[in-house]
Amino acid sequence: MKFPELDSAIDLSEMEAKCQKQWEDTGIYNYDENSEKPLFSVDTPPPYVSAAHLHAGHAMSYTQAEILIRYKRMQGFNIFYPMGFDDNGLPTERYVEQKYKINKKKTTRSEFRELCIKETKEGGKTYEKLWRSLGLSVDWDLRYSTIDEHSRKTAQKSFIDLYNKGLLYRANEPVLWDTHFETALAQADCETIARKGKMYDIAFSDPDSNPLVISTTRPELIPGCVGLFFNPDDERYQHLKGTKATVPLFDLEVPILTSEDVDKEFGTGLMMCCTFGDGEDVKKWKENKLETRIVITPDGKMNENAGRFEGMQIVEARKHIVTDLQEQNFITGEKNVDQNVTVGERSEVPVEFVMEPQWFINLLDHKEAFLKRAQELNWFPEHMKVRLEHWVEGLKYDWNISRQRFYGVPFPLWYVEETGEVIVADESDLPVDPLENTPPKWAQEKYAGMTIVPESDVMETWMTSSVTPLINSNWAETPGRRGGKDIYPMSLRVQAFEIIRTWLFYTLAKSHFHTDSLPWENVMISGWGLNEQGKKISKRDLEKFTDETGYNRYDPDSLIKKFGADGLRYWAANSQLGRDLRFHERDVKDGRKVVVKLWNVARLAFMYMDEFDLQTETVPLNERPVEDQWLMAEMSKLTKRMTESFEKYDYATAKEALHKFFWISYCDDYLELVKTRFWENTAWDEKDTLSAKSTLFESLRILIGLFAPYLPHITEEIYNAANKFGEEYTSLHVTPWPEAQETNFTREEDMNVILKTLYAVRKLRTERKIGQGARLEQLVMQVANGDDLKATVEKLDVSLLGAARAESLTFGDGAFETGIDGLSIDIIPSENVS
RNA sequence: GGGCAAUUAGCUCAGCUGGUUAGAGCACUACCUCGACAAGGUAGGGGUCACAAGUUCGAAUCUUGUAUUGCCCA
Repeated sequence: MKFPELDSAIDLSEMEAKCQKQWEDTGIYNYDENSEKPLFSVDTPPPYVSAAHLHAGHAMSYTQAEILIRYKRMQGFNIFYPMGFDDNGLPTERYVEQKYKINKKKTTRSEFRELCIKETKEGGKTYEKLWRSLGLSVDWDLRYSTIDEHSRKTAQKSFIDLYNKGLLYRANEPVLWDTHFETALAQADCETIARKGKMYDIAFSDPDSNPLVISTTRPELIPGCVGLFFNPDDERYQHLKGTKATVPLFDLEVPILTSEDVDKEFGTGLMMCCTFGDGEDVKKWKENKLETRIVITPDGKMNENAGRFEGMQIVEARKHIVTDLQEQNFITGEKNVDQNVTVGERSEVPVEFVMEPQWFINLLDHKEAFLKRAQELNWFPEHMKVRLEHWVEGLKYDWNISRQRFYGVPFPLWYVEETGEVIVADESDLPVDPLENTPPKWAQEKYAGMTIVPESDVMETWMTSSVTPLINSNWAETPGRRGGKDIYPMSLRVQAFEIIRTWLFYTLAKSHFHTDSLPWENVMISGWGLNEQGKKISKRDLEKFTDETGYNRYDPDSLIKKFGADGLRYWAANSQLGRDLRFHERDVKDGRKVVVKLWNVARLAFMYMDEFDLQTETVPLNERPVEDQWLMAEMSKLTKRMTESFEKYDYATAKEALHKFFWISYCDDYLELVKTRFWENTAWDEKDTLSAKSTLFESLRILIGLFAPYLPHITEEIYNAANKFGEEYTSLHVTPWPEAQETNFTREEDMNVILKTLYAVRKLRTERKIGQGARLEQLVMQVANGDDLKATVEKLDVSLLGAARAESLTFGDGAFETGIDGLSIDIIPSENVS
């Protein structure tokens, strides 16, 4: 086999593009339905495509998962690796509204939806291009988008299945509401933020006109007050039980009741209940069947129940009400407080409660089952499990899936106006849009003459995202899709930790309901990419730091152009599973350094191997010099360690071990030691040279195999340049993962003498300003400790001469300690060098 | 206020089933263009492992407490 001479300069962009084209042309990443291999299927996050917002943090987490997938592919698994795009829901709508300066109230639903679809198609292209250039081994044939026909069908089938199983209900209940986007929210769509607020003490009055002071941060809700509460154990207020209080300014009479939930220590121990200030109000309202006096409209204004404050924005009304209360001396105190406010995740506006008929999925009755599912799932890292457990334990509301938006998957529903009956679409008709499609025939016949009204709300986006494993496994049985029931439950879910309460939880719940199983066997949770200040890299970083040439250090495209995809991937593997990683551009540079080094290692190896006949010239391992046997033993140990780490999804520890071996043991030690075997006039003989060729051949082949998951491009390039090492595979990436050989290497002591001598010689060279490459006249060894060591040195003389690059080895006085007990050395340079 | 995680060199991170002198890269210093590699090599300086107590022959590692940071939930 003839090895070519490699160029010292390598154009990484060109090389990477070439590899990507090769992978595409040969289809090595395609899922094979007819394969006999065991299956490994992956459910990765479909990113929002509503705006190009992918940054180094995304590149990091997707790469971490993909490194693992490459490992699994080499382990002989038939890989099912689709890519989805989420082009559904609020972010898209908001983006389109802003981009086209559209008021959704002044456009039609279908026009608006067209724009959304147009934008998401554009975004999808950009993303696909990026993922390809990063070298993600996705089967692009399996792509899906959350608004495509198959996904809509799956989401609607999910709805119908839940409906048929009695897990859905429609209720006119107070729901979490975003007054900015004018839509209902689920608990998971909310966030709490800390802010400074004012707490007011406001005097109500009891039947005898004595003041009853309550404390509240929301005086504007007073017109919506429907009751006062005190703790049943509170001695101070026992006499008020069952009487009525008068609300200031509005002269309303409200009942005074008790509740265990009232904290006696808080304020005066009296609390008002309004419809609705928060979840607690909702609870008391329900339990005590209180009146309903809504004061806030869906767009965040006061309504007619607020009297002269009608039409004011909430914050404005608060000011005016406070002023009025003050003027009439109803305010007995006020203080600044730190408050935690629940806001819409996207609007950042405090959530209100609004009563509209909405569809709910019953979650609260299934908490125990969800917790059990959480236990059944294998978590990597393990400690992420408690995040889900705590979320499930803290659930307060059923899952409201109705959204009053334009763009999303429609409910497959119509209502009979006269009777209130619900008409559910036939499964065979899915996907349907009730605004455009007619109800099933049977319904038209049954309700002939009555008014049939379509449901105009859409389902919230998680309703679709939560069935990605079912989309992938074609649960809805869409004809022509690849991937079927056999890939379900999927092998692995990959995602970041902040969507455990949403994507992970909802998917778990859906699979529990639909298939009475887990959606996947394992879940791998990644951390965030942080900017230099330690904050999550944001869209703002992406916008703010772009220079005049269009370069932005957080932008994956920019980074790939500057450092190569392999360089960026190598950086991504820096962070341990589940941990955040602080981004510094200079660290990405490190990745490129490894790529270049690997290339140069190949150059060196090719040069020395030159012509090598694998069949006739390979020297059996046990007949090779100790260095070669040591190297192969070390490689086996490394392979074993890496395999063990990968089996725990620990790509980072595997990389650490590989990196250390490569740089120190392989390059600094072995390659330096082996060089002299290819030089003229050394003590090595021809068999030693063939041993070196054999070892270079075997070790380089293993090395690029071990690097392949991290650096798919450069390793493929070397594999191809080496004529695939005589193998018959289409690509390095479909070759088997290197297998750790059982070695019986016992000459660690001998090898230690060689290495310690090498290190000592280097130090002496530096100390005496002798170039590391310069030939030495003599290597002088002083053995102070017995005959055994001397015998070892004599036995290893050829190796030691090679290590020192010296002409001869003598025993004499050497003052420089090697670190081996009793062995010290000196070096004598050639005359023409010193 | 509760939960989870983190705190190791100037910076980014390893090491954590307790065991030589705590490692790597970047940055810094000196030397080297030598027959893979200057997008480099060799050598070197730099650490009270957040703090305190405890367990132990021995603690970065185990226990408890404190402080700080991040995330989640009240």
